Amino acid sequence: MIDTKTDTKKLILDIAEDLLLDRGYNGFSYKDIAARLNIKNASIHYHFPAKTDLGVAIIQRATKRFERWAGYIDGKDLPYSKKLDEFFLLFKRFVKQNQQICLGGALETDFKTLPEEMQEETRLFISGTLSWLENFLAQGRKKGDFNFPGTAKDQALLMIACVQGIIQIVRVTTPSSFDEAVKQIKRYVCA
Amino acid sequence: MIDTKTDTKKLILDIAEDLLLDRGYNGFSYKDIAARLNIKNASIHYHFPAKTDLGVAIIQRATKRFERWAGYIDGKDLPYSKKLDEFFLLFKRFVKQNQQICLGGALETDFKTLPEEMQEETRLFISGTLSWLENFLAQGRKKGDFNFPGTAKDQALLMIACVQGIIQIVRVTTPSSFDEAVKQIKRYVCA
DNA sequence: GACAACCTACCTACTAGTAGGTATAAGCCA
DNA sequence: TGGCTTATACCTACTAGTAGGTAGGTTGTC
Repeated sequence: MIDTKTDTKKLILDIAEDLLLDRGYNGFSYKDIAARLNIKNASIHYHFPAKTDLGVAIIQRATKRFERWAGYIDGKDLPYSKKLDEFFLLFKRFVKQNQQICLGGALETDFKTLPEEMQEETRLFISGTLSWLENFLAQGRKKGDFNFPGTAKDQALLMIACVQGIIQIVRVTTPSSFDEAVKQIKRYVCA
Repeated sequence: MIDTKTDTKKLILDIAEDLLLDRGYNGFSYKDIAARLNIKNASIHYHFPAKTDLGVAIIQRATKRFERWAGYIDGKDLPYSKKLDEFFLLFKRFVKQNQQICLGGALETDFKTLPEEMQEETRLFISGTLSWLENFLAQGRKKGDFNFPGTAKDQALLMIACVQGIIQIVRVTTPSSFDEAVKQIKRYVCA
């Protein structure tokens, strides 16, 4: 009954994503994944012929996951400030999860060393997140739940940059830095 | 007259820092440095026996450089808003310079793969920058040039996170994103 | 002649990736 | 129902290339 193929493939993807957010794309190898799964190096190549294939799969899965989340949040009947909290929670989860960083930050840092296909998927992932946030902020302001100057696009850029940055800084300060930075930005944006 | 030793050593440091901000700590090797300098791999080891030594030297130099810059800015007779512009310019220089990222961001992303000595130097570098900015913001507010809610520490965290994050995001959007995010944060902090 | 600053020539460990073999289980069919 | 085929999911054993690093020799200058 259990689809073994899909099972291992999903496990590889899970572990690779974990390693990517922990150590960066150049900071892990097929050997690391194989060791955690108790299978051999070469078996990973059966599921993902090249590391590029694995990298692309990770980003594509994350993109779909975010789209699902965004659809769910958009459809929920909640004040925008609460929805924004849900957005921040998405990132706080990384901090709690062994002080990982977010996918965007990891990929952008390694960007120049990434194969072309991964660079393109990274662009799609980021532009998707950014345009959702821009729309979300514009709607929240229209409804009167948010209050910020300038364009929603500029505000979206600022906020993504902030959470992405603080999630990294946490590694050299303390997890509470995340809450402090988020608290500060909410002072500005929430009406 | 020219101190050849110091000269090559400085060049190695310059190139290594450039590569670090471009590709991350795990994204370059002694071979890359040697190739750019037209010397052999092993010669780098003469100046920096281990890659860790090189990494530590890069961070220590950057720390001193920032301290010099901070001292210079602190002593200057300028409105705080202008001094803040100088601070942002420090980061904009990275964007202009082939879309590099800042040292803190590069090191934090690779943090878990770094040797202990480099982790410690990274902590010192970040805490130095953070505490300078906190002090700077507190003084600017006292003088009436800045106007922000909450503690100067929270505001400093937010601002560092923002510039560090946006400098990375620029790689997958466009350099103008940097100006937009900075413009937005200045709307909040400048009185 | 001592020392700085390089060199050649090597080492071990690891990288991504390939070739080809094997156990197992499901699909098919006379 | 037993036997054959095929595909899946692994395996062992290898490749070429790169990583960081070392030993010891050469050259040039004070």
